Amino acid sequence: MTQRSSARERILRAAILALSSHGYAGTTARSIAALGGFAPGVIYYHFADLDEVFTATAAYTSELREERYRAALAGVTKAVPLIRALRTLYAEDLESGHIEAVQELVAAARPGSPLAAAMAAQTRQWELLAEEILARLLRGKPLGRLVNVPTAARAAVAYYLGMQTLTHIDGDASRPEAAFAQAARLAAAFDKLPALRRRPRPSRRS
Amino acid sequence: MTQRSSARERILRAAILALSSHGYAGTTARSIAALGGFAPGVIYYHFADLDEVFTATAAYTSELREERYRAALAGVTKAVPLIRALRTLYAEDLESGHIEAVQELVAAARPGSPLAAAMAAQTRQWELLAEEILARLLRGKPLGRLVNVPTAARAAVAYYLGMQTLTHIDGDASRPEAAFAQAARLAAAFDKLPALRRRPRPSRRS
Amino acid sequence: MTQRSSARERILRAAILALSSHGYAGTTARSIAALGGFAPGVIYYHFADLDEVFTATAAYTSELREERYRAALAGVTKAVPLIRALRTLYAEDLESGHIEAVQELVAAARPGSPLAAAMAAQTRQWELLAEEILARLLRGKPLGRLVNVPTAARAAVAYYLGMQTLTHIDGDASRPEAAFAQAARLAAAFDKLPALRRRPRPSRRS
Amino acid sequence: MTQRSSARERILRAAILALSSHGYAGTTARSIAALGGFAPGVIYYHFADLDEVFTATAAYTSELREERYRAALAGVTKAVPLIRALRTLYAEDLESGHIEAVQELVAAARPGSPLAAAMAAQTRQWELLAEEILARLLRGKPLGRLVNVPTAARAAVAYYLGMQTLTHIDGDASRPEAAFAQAARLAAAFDKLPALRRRPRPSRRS
DNA sequence: AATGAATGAGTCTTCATTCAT
DNA sequence: TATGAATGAAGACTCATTCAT
Repeated sequence: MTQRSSARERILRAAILALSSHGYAGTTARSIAALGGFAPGVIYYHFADLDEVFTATAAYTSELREERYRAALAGVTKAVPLIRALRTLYAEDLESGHIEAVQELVAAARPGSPLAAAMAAQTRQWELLAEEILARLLRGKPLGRLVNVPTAARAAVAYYLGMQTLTHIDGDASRPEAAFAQAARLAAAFDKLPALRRRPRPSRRS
Repeated sequence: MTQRSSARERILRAAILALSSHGYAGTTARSIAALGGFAPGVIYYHFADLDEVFTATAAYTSELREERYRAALAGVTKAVPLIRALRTLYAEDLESGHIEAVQELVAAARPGSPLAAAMAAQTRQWELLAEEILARLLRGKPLGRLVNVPTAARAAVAYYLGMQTLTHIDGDASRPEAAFAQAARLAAAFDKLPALRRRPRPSRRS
Repeated sequence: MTQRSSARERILRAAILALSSHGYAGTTARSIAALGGFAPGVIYYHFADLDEVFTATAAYTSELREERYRAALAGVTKAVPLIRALRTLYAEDLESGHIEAVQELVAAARPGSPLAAAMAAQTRQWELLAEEILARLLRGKPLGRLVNVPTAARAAVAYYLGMQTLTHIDGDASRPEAAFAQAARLAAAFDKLPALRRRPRPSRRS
Repeated sequence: MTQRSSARERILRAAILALSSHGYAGTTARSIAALGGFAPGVIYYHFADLDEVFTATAAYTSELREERYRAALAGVTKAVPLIRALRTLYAEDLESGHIEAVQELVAAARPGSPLAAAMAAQTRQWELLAEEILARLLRGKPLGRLVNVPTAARAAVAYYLGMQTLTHIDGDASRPEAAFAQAARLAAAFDKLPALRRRPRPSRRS
C-alpha cells in the first residue's frame, strides 16, 4: 500500500468509527478528523466531499466483511454449520463496528442518491453471496422446488438488515441470540429432511 | 377541541409527508411547515421541539396503520388469505407514505434516544400483532413445535422492515412483489400441511 | 379598586414574580402570564407592550416599598435605630422579591431608554428619602460640615444597589448581614459623637 | 500562537465594545462580529458559545484593569493621593468602555450561572485589592479599631458598582465627579486624623 | 375583557467547505 | 501533503405581538 492509500484508509477507518459511535448525523468532517487524529482539511484532500467519503466507506467495509464471510462460509453445505458460522460472523460484525456503520449508511441513503446506489450495489453483492449458499443448501431438497433462490436470498439479506435495525432501536442484544437459537433448531430439522429422490413412491422401497 | 386536535394533526400529517418525500435529514421545521402550509413557529406552539414531533408522528402513523391491519387481519387463520391481505395492506402503506415515514424514523433513531424508545415501543406493538397471527396460524400444525412464536414474530417484523429498507435504497418495486408471490406459494404449501391430531395412538400404529 | 386596576395589578405582581424568579431575560409575556394565571394576550389589553409593563412595574414596586420605608423611618433621628430599621426593611425586601425585581430592572435599563428614565425617577425618590434621613442624622454633628447631604444620599443609594448586585452574583447572604453588623458598630460610635457647639473650647466652661 | 491569541483577543475586544455600546441584550454573535469585522462563525471556532465569550470577556477586562489599578495604587498610603488616583483611573475606565462592559456583565449574570461565578470571582479580586489598600490606609488610625477591613472593602466595591449603575441609568456624569469631590474632602480630613501611636514624642507636649 | 392560536423576525449554533500557509 | 482558521448558509428554537373569536 502506498502512502496515499494508507491516508485514505485512515480516513475510512475513522469514518467507520464515527458512524458506529456518533451515527450518521454525528459523522461530520470534524468528528471524523477528531477520531482519526488528523485535521478536517485532510479529508478534502483525498475526497471531493463527505458524500464521497460515505460511498467509499460503504465499499470499504463491505469488501472487508464479504471477504471474511466468503472465507468462513466457503465449504459449508449444511444448515447447522451455516448457522453456527453466521453466529460467529455476526459477533465479529458487532464488535468491529462495521454492522453499525452499515446500518447508519443504509439508513441515511436517500433513494436515488449516489450513496443509495453504492449501498444498493453492496447489498446486491450480499444477495449474490446468499444465493450461492442457499443454492448449495437447497440442492436436492424438496423445499428447493418451492423456493425461488434469488428471492429467498434477498429475503435473507432483508431479514439480517431488519434484525440489526430492531436491535439498533431497542438495544436488546438478547434478541439476535434468541434468533440464532431458533435458527439452529430449524437448521437441525432442515438437515434431517430427506434428500429428493427420482421415484415418487419411496413407500414401495421400504 | 376540534381545532386543537386538527392543528396537531395537520402538523403530524405534514411531518409524514416531509419524511416520506425528503427523508429524515430533510425534514426540517421549515420543510414541514412548507408542506403543511403554515408558519414554522406553529410547530413550536404545539410541540416542544422537533423530537417531540417525530415521536408523535411515530405514534400517530403506527396507530393509524395498526388499526387498519387489525381490522383487515381479524378473522384470518390461514396462510393464503393472510398473504393476500398483507399484499393489499403493503400497497396501502406504500401509497400513503406511512411506510417511508416509519422507515426514516426507525433509521434515524439513535440508540438510547427518546425517538428510539418511541420506535421500540411501536415495533413492539407490531411484534405483538404478529405473534397473535402467527399463533393462530401455527395452531395445530406440526411446525408449531419447532417455532418459538415471539421469536418468529420478531423475525417477521424484522424482515418487513428490512425489505422496506432494501426497496428504499434500490427503488426496485418488483422485489416486494416477487417476495409476495414467493410467500403465496409457501403459504399454499403451508395450508396443505396436515393438522396435528389429538390421538397419539393411531399415528404410532401406522 | 375597580376591576381594571385589579387586572393591572395582577399583571404587575406577576411581573415582579417573574423578574425575581426568572430574571429580566426570562421575563417574557408568556412567563408573566403563566405565573399570573392568565393568557399572554391579557397583557396587551392593559399595556401597550412589555416595556410599558416594566416601567409600570418599576413604579409599582417602588411606591409600595417607599411607603413602607417612610412609615418605618418616620421618627428616626439616631443612627442606631436607623440601622436596626433598615435591617428589618432589607429582610422584607429580600423575602418579597421586590429587591430582585428592582435589581433586574435597573440592570436591564439601557441608558436613554424609557425604562432607564423610569428607574432614574425611582432612584431619585430614594435619594430624596435618604437625604431627609441623613439631614436629620447629621444635624448638629461636626461631620455635617464635611458632608454634602445630596451627594452622601446618592452614595447611600449607590451602596445599597451595589450590595444587592454583589449578593446577586455570589449569593452570599452572610455579606449583607456582616455589613449591617459593621454598620451597627459605626452607628453606635456615631451616636456617641458630641453634638456641635458654638464654642470650640467647652473645657473653658467647665 | 500570536495568531491564535490575537484572534481570541479580537473577539474579546469586540465583545467589550458591543457590551458597552449595545448592552448585554444587544450583544449578539452578530453584533460582536459586526463590530469586530469578522464572520459570526469565527466566534464559535474560538469559543464554545456566547456564555464562554462573556466569561472570558469578564476575565480579560478585569485582568487588564486590575493590572492598571495595582500599578497606579502601588505606593499609595494616604487617602488624598488615593482619591486622586482613583479619579484618574475611573476616567480611564469610563473612556475605555471597560466600566460599561463590566456593568452589563454583572447585571446580566443570573445567580448560579457560570457567568455569575466568573463575575463573583472577579469582584472577589477587586475586594482583595480594596482590602490591601484599606489596610494600608487604616494602619495606625483610630478608625481602624471600628472597621472590619474585609467588610469595608466589600462595601467599597459595592459602592463603586452601584455608582456605575446609577450613572448608567440617569446618565448624569456630574454625579461621580461630585462624589469624587466629596471623597477628596473626607480624605483630607482623614489624613489629618492623628495616628494611633502612644509615643509620638510625648515629651514635647509636657 | 379575555383567550390562545398564529406569525415572522431574530437568535444561537453547527458545519461543509475553502484557502492561505 | 497537511493544517487549522475562516466563511456563509442553513437549522432549531424563542418570543413579542396580533387577531379572530
